[in-house]
Amino acid sequence: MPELPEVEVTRLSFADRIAGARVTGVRVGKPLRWPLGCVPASLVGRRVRGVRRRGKYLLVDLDEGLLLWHLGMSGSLRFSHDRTPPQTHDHFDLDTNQGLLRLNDPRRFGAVVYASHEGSQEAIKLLGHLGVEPLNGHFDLAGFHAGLRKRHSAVKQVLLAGELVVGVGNIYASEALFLAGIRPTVRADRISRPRADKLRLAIIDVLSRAVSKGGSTLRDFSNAEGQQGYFQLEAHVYDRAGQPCRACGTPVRRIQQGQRSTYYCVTCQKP
DNA sequence: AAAAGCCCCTGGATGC
DNA sequence: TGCATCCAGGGGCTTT
Repeated sequence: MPELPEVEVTRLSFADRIAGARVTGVRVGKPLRWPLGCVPASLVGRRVRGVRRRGKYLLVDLDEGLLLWHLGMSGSLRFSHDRTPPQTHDHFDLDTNQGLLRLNDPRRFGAVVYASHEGSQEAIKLLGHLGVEPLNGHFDLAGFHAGLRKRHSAVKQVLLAGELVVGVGNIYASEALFLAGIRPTVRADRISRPRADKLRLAIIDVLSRAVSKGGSTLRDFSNAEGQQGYFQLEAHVYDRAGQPCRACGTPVRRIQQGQRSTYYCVTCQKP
């Protein structure tokens, strides 16, 4: 589910409300992708300084250490004063004097991991290989094009890998490549500098607009206040196989790339 | 060393 | 109604 826009929308929906809170309890449910990495009770009494985002991770800074949250494919957070008993897929609670932060994740590909500091081994393992942030002004053409030229695989796969630029998942990779007019199967190292810049700008554009629309709710995404997103209504190609391209009318094509679906328009997107 | 494949897990939609 | 199959927003690890 959650790509950069959904993670950022989630962050924005509770960061201010949890800042300054004191941890009063931690509940660990069924196992997630990785173990928490600390004794849950050892977090009690710590103060939440704030919430940042790195790629698709949320970083909950504590006065000592931090928690790395990942929503996997099906995760969502809720932050509220409602302390009803955990439901079937509620697998992690961080209770505070300002509200309860609860992770719901049916598929359990998500995780909450404790790191003693950002440079710690646990943090480096998860964050160390991540590429540049696309929305903070540091996503420049020179670095992006140089990175593309080093990769021999399909450009869509390179975007998904997140080592050049973070946050672009399966929806927004297809959408950005459509906006840039680039066929997803094109080898990354064959992309000219002008086309790389088109793609860079398309990524920034599509991710920014998705954040402003509250993300995409395909099945069950909602932010920490329970609100859905609406960007899926503006998708040009994603999940639109067989339907007419919004630009030219050609039926949208669906292919498989690395066991994931890719959608594109054969007319609008050039090899 | 890079690239491709394989899993982790649950549930909803579809087909017989 | 029941059961099998396919598909889903991610990404680390193993195999080529």
